[in-house]
Amino acid sequence: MSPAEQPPAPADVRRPTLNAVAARAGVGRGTVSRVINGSPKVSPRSRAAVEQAIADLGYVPNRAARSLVTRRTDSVALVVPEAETRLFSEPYFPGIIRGVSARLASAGMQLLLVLADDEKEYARLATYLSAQRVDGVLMMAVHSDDTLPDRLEELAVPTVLAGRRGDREPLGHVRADNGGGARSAVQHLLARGRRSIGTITGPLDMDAARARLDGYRDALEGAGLTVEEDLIAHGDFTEEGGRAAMRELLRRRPGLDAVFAASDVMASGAVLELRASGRRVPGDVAVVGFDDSIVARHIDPPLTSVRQPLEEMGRTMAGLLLDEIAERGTGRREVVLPTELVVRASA
Amino acid sequence: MSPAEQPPAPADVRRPTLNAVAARAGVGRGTVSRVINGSPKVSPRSRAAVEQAIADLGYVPNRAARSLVTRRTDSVALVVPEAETRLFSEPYFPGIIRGVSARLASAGMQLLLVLADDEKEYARLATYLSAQRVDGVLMMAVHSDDTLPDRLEELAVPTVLAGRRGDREPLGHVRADNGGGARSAVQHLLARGRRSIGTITGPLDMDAARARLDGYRDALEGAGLTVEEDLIAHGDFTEEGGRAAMRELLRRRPGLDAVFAASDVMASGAVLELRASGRRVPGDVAVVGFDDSIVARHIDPPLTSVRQPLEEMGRTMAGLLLDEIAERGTGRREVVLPTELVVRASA
DNA sequence: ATGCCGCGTGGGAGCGGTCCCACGGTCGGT
DNA sequence: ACCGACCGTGGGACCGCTCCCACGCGGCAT
Repeated sequence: MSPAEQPPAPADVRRPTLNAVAARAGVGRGTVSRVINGSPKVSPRSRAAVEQAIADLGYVPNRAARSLVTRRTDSVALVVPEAETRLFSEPYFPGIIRGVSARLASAGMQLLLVLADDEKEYARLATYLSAQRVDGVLMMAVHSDDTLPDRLEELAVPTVLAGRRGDREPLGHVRADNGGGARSAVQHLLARGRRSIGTITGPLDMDAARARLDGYRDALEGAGLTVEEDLIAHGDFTEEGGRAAMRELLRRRPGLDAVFAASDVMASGAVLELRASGRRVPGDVAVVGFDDSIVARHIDPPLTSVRQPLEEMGRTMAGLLLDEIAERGTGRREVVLPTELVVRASA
Repeated sequence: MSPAEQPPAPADVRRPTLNAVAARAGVGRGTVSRVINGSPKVSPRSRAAVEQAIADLGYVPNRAARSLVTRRTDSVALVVPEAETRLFSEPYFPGIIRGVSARLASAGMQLLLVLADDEKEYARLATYLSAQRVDGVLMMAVHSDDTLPDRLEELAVPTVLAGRRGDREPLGHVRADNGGGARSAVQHLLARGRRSIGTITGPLDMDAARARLDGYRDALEGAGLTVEEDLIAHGDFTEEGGRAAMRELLRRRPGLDAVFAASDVMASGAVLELRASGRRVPGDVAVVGFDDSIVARHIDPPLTSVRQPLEEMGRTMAGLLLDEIAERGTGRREVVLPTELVVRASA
C-alpha cells in the first residue's frame, strides 16, 4: 500500500504558465500577454516586472494554447515530392532549405518538412495541410500538372512555389532566370567559336526545363543562327537520361561541337558518352551544364555551369509566404532571380 | 453606411469541430472522441454514425486543442547544425530524411526541420525544444563536445542521435558500422596487393571519423602489418582538406601505393592531388572513399567506396525515438547497421 | 469643484479537444 | 423479484493562451 514504487522520474515537470508569470510579477494575465506580444499599451514599470518574472521562471509560451485561440500555428510546411528527393544533390536542396530556414527563423516560425509520396496522396495531404496545421505551404519541384497547388488554393491555404507550373502562374513563386541562364551558357559557347550546338533538355512538364530550352533557342536566334530541331534531345534530369540523349544527338549529328545540358547530372552523363565515343571534352565537343552542382566541380573536365542563387531563392520564397500569410494577395508575386555562369574547363 | 464594401473573401472558413460531428451523429462529444482515438468502448452503432458524420463533414481534429490537453505535440524535431548542411551531399541528407520521414509518417507524426546556427544558440534551442513544442529530438552530425544532447537530457526531452559522441553514449543512437566499413575498404586494398596504404581521416572530434581510423588500423594489424603513424593524415571532410592531407602524405611517403579516405569528398581531393603530382589512379595509387556519394560515381576514375544504409538508419532513428517517447528508457539503445563496399575503378 | 477623456489594467469568456465521473439500462446470480 | 456489476454514454471541468470589455485613476478643460 505504500507509494514507494512509483515510476522513478515524473518526467512531466510542469513548465511555468502565463498565470505563474502574472502572479510573480504582480500583474494580471492580460498584462503579461501584452508584454509577450509587444503591445505598446503597457507601462514601463509593468513591462520590467513582467520581463523579470519571465527570466526568473524561464517561461516560454505554450504554442498549442496560443494556436487554439489565434488560429495560427506559426509554422509552414515545405512539401517535397518524394520522388524528387533522389535528385536533390548538393547544392539545390540544402541551399534552398538554408534560405527558407533563415527567413522563417527570423520571423519566429517553424519549418515542417513533408515528403509527399505521390500525386494520389495529395488529396489527403491538402486536407491535412488545411486543417489548421500550418499557416502556409512552400512547394518544391512543381510540375505543370501538379494538382496540389490548386487544391491548396481552393482551401485558401497561402502557398508559394519554387518554380511555376506554366506561363501564367497565379500563385506566388520564385525561380531563377532559367531562360537567361541558358542563354548565357549558349552565348558562351558561341563566343568560343562553337557553331553546331546541341542541347539536352529536362522533362518538359517542368517550366524550368522549358525555359532553359527557350533560352537555348533565343541565344541561337540572337546570333542569327537557325534552330535545328535535330540538335534538341530530351532527357529527364538523370545521368542515364543525359547519356541516352547524348547518344541520340551524336547519332543525328556526329559533327556537333558543343552541348548545353539543362542540368549538371545530365551533362555528366553526356561527358561519359562523348568520351565513350572517342571524343575529347572540350577539344572536340564543349559542354555546359546547369546548377553548378557538386558533380560539376568533380567530373573531368570540371564543368562550366549556370549557378542559381539558391539561398536567396529560399529566403525569397519564405518572404513571399510570410507576406501572403500576413495579408492575402500580397505574396502572390513572381520573383525571378539572376543566374551566373561559372566558367570551368569543359567549355 | 452600407456593408457593401466588405473584404471579398472571409477566408476564415471555420472548420467543423468535434462538437459539430457529435451533433450530426446524434451522440455526445465523448463518444466522438472515443471513436477518433480508437477506444474499444463504443457500440458499433455509435461508431458507424460517428464515422459517417466525420466523412460528411470532412472533419479533421484540431491539433492545437488536442496538444493543449494531452501535452503531446505529435511532432519531432530534426536538428541539423547549420555548418554541416554544406557537406550534405547526396545521398546522406536526403537518404536519412527519407527514412525518418517514412517512419514518422507511419506513426502520424510530423517532422520539424531545425537548422541550428551554432553552439551558442544551443541554450536557446534547448529551452525552445523542451517547451512542449516537440515530443522528441533527432540530432544529426554530433560532435564529441556537443552540449545540446546533454541539455536535452537534463530537460528530459527524448533524444536520438545519428552517430554517437563517444564510446559510451548514454542516449539512443544509430550509426553505420564505420569501423567495419573502413576495415573492409582497407582489406580490399590489401587484397589488391597494396602494402603501403595511407589514410586521410575526418575530424577526430566525430566518432565516425575515429571509428574509420580504428578500422584502418585493425585491417592492417589483422594482416600482420604495423601501423605507421606517418601514413595517417588528418582532413576535415572537405575536398580542400583532402587535397592538403594527400599532399602531406606524399611529402612524407612518396612511395605509398594506396589511400583510404574517410569520405568521398576528401577522396576526390586526394585524386586531384595525386594527379597533380603526376601519379595515376589506380595505376600508381589506389583510392577508396566512404559514403558512396554522388561524387564517387562521377569523378574519374569512379571511386570504390563504402555505402551506408541511409534510409534504414533514418527509419531506425525515428523508431527508437518513437519508442523513447512512448516509454522512457526503451529508446536508449545503440543500433549499428552494416555497410557495404562498392567496388569501382579507383581501387 | 465637476465632468470627461483616455490610458493602463484585471479578469471573464472561450478556442476545441481529452479526461473522467456519474448515470441509465442490461443482464446474470441468488 | 431484487441487487450489483458492467457497459456504453453524456457532459462538466480543464489545458494555457488571447481577446475584449469594463473599470479605476489621473489630468485637463470647463
